[in-house]
Amino acid sequence: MANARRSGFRRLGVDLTDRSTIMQVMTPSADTQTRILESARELIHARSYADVGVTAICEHAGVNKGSFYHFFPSKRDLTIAVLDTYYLEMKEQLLDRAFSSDIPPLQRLERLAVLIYEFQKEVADRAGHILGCPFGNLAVELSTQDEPIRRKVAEIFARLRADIRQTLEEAVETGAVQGIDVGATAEAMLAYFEGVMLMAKTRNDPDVLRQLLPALAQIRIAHPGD
Amino acid sequence: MANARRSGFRRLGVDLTDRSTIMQVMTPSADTQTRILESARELIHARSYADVGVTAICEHAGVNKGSFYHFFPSKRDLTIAVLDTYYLEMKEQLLDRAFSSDIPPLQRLERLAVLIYEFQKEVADRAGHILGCPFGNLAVELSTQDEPIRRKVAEIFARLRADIRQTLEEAVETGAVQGIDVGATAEAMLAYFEGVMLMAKTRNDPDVLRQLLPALAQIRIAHPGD
DNA sequence: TTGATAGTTGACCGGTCGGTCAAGTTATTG
DNA sequence: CAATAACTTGACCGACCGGTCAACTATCAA
Repeated sequence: MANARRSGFRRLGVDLTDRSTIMQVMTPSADTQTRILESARELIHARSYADVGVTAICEHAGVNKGSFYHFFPSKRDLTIAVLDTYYLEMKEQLLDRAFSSDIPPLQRLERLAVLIYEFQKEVADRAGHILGCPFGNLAVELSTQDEPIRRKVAEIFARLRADIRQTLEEAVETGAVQGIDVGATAEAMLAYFEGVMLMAKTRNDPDVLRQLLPALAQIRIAHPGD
Repeated sequence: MANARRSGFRRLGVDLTDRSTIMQVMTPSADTQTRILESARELIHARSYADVGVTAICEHAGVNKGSFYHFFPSKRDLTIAVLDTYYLEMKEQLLDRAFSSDIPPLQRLERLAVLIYEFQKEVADRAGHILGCPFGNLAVELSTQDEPIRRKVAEIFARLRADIRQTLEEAVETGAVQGIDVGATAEAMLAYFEGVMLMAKTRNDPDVLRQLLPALAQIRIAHPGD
């Protein structure tokens, strides 16, 4: 997104002369931009890329179509920006919480499983449907059609894999596991996670997550030299 | 598909009076119907449900739009029929081959992994892209939008799970594994399979399959009483 | 041969798609 | 204050969407 724009204030229905309520980050335009982003985030996750038109995104954001194309050159570019916001949220809400060093590495993976379950359950209660993983959803729908979006998801998957891998490396250091290919195991765990989300979405049943997600921490791929 | 139609012959550029070339199954209309089905199968797997229009399916099948709606009440119904043909092909080409009893149960799962790799690799070479699992693709794209299609995929997944489960039960009987929840383990294996396909599609790299699929046979979910 | 049925044809429908644009308003800068 | 840049507005574009339809042809049984 490269948020080069700054300066300016943002009204939130409060007295602008009260300096304490000033939020420096968002200009009025960034506000519109943000509303478009959040609208798209919500709608695309709940439905699909193809099913959500630019018009619908604008209506839901309370913005005119012209404004949309003032901030985003295309629906594709918007989607790539949306993917970044998805990752940011996942990082803050799930990864950082699960992977803090207060418990042993493998237990952190189990905690991640619990957090994901709770998160998906909550979203499902709101949306009336299990929505699955926003990355996996877009990857499946668009990988064969839109190369930049495919690459973006692949990039995010690589980051997630790196996070899991680091946790696995700690597990190896502490002796909790041995003889595993940490890279391949991290990838396998990510794949398993995506598959479980897919199954839960298809069955539209959060219990699938409760039943299957804990096994995430038990997946192992042996070191090539074995 | 409930092929209630019969009778009539089919010309293949051969003399109709030659009784030996008669194919009783396909009427001229069933031929059109089949062409539509195969066209849709190909295009939807290679692209996506939303990206492939009825017009494109008809053009690729060499059929007029009116004929399409003579045989299928809607694009959705066509897709549900397509899902059945996908399953049939998977059953014949992969499941039946992998699960024959000439080798121990767990080895059959490993053989399935190899067959899937080879199949996907071949499709990818033709299409220029890893296309992933046709069931997973449609489930992810449409589960929140189209309930009948979601149910159809869920039904097929249930069949696949039952096939895997049966193999696992044999493995339990022969003592190759013990203390596992066969139902949950079968579901987990299916989920892992779907996840691996998703990753391979996203990375557009068949090596992902070679690296991750073999671990399918090692997934275990412990029996609830443990 | 006749009447019915099955299948085919392609023009046509209203609606939506992603995207454009010229004109207008608002905010910022010097 | 004037000039300029940032942003907003909504009408508009051609293309395509899933689906309909009335007219036509081929096939079939009696």
